[in-house]
Amino acid sequence: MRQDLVESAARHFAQHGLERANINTIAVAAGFAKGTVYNYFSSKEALFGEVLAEACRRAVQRYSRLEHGDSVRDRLTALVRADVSVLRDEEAFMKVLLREAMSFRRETYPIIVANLAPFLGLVEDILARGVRSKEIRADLPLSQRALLFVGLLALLFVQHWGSDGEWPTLNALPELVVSAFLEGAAPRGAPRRRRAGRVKR
Amino acid sequence: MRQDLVESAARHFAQHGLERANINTIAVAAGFAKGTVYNYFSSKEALFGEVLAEACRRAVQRYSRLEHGDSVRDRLTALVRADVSVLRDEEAFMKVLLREAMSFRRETYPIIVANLAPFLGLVEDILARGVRSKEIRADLPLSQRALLFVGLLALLFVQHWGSDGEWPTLNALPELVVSAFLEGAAPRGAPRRRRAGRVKR
Amino acid sequence: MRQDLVESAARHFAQHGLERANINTIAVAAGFAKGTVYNYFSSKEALFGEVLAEACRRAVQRYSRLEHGDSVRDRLTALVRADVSVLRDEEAFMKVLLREAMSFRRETYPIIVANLAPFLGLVEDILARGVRSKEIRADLPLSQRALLFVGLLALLFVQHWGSDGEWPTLNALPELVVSAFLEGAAPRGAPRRRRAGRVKR
Amino acid sequence: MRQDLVESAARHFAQHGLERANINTIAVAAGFAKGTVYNYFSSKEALFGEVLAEACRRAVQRYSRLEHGDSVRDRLTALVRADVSVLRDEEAFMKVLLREAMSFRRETYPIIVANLAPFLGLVEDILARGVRSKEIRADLPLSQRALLFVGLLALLFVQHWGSDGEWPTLNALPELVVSAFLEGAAPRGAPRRRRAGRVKR
DNA sequence: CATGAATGAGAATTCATTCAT
DNA sequence: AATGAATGAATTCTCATTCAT
Repeated sequence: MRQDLVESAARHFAQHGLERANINTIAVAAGFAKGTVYNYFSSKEALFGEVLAEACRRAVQRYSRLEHGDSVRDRLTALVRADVSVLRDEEAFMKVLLREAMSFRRETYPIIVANLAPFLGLVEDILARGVRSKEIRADLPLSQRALLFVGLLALLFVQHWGSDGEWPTLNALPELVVSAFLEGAAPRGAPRRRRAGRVKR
Repeated sequence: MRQDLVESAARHFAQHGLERANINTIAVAAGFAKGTVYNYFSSKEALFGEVLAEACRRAVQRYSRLEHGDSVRDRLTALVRADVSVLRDEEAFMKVLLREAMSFRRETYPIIVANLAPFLGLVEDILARGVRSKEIRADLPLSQRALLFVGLLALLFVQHWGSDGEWPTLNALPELVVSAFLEGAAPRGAPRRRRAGRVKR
Repeated sequence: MRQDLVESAARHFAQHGLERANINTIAVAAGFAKGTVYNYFSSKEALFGEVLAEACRRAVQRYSRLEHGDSVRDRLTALVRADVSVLRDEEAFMKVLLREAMSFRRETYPIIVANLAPFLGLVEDILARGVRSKEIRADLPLSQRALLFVGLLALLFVQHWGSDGEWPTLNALPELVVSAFLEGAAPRGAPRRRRAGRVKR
Repeated sequence: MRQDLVESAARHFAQHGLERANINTIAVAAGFAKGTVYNYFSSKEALFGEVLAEACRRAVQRYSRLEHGDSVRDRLTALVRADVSVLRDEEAFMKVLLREAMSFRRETYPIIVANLAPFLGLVEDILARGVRSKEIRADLPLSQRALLFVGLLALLFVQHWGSDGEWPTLNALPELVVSAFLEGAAPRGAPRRRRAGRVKR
């Protein structure tokens, strides 16, 4: 029951967002009447929070089953693959989560940060190992590098939806994210120019 | 008058988003009564569209004044610096623009794409030059590379706001974006692992 | 509930017409809050349509119980008496119906025509019988004669209201309508002038 | 100027009615700006009243030019023909007038009655002459007979508009009205049944 | 537990009217 | 006289939330 409502809400929120969402529709789609929602959740916002929390839970849970490869590249790729698989199974939840994460609302941002902390921690661990094995540069705090990685991942998910799956495809996504994150756009071995530094207004 | 309304609307939309925004508040903040808004804009959505269009206009316009450096790195950095300067001056407009761009709503996505096309084109041009000068790898279509760059930029702006300006700071942003985009996280000269390739389905 | 709202709406529409009517007033008069109206009717216009339909229903239904006399005059008189009795019981509904019928608005005219078709059919039947028994002249299509009769009836109802019941009184109405319709103003046996006929164009 | 506004208002009111009418549209159609209307009329209702008064004036004025025939039938027919010709020339004004007359609103009914009194008086005069010449029965006060005539006329105008000019046509209208008014539906010389008088319920 | 009728705060929108220019 | 920008009262409609059954 409760679970059905959360699932239904996720689908609906993914499609319409928090403001436009309609409690009655969510309830009916779950096979209940409007009033029933309020037996389980104190308000629309509370229900949304629940969906968000569940989304985080499902996202994080998948990573515990991760088989570890050797290199940082392998680990990160595995991580994204896991993420993509969550995405396939829980598209509604993930859409809600990403949209909300990207909007940085005061009401929900802390929830998201708190819930995604384990995931970010996982990325940080991998990167830390990478620093030790010289696979990752140490010129940026790991927490920031991790944010960059997760942000890039989120960005490409959003772009995937925004382009109706045209680019990037889910299959190409893991390689793409990891490559963009690790190697960037410059060719290997290209000379690194130091900036001149004259910052003009 | 009209301009005052658009400015006020930008500030308000930046804070509350389209749905939560209140026409009366916008009008009063601009020193008018709510009815006046409808002398200039046919609806709340139309006003939002106007704000969006204006945001795009202001963003793009700043790049035309850009003095070009030599290398791709210099050019991209200059671009981001220009962007940051727009951001400082037009924070409200840019927030509206970025939030909306990141939410990929059917109603406004085409507007944004159309209006940002010149900017994306600019990035593509710079990257194309980079490919010729071997500063940029050619393993991805330029339009996609350009999207990656712009997305990364947007991502860091959003993160800047989301962290209340803590990280990244606007000053650090240009170097950060360009570095992350060009070089990624791996050290120069690191060996590139080929993927195993059996990604199925 | 629904019925109470329709009754209240009828009274209100009868007094103020569709445009001037106020949903809140209707709801409160029925003992509800304005929101409740929208649980039953999708809009003010829909509610008006419902009142109209109900008015037609009540008007037509009364005629089915009619005992038939012999002559056309008796039948028509019985018909009008039935009509008058509906009018007494359902004054509000009938006012709405008649006012709307007389204003011929594109939005509601078809509804009215459709709903009153049975009544007009009834009149046509009586007239057809009258033509066979030589009580009715055949110089006009029956559908048009029927319209004349119904129109005359409506006209006198409206005049009744317009004069605050002064003339015609409801008691006098049946005789008056039937007499005006059947015999007109000229004395029996008056010579009928043929028209000159050169009405051109 | 003032006259242009009244004409424009007539056209607009005829199409949309008092409530739905829009002052701005009326003004612009007359070649003025919104505000100008208020230099001439104190309110929308006042403008409507002016249109109504003008309609009455135009309707009545035409009858003064009437050439008189001999019989009541001829006179009435001439009257209706005059009316039809007003109608052709001043359709907008007449529509406003009739619609309003048929709705019996407290605000405007007295105006209409007062303004149409001369016309009704004219009809009464003709009928009085008819009573003397035995062309008209005397079983009804002349004022009421006159109302019946005018009502019938109005009714058929409305039906003309309501049926999009299909029936009755304006050409057929004079004969039709006069015939229906004078002779009714029964054949000449038909026996007149006395009513039994048992008015039931 | 589930229901769904009732609620009423809240928001967008309209437009007659005013009035400074 | 003419204008049209500004106004704000008024109205419709939405929908989260309550609560008696």
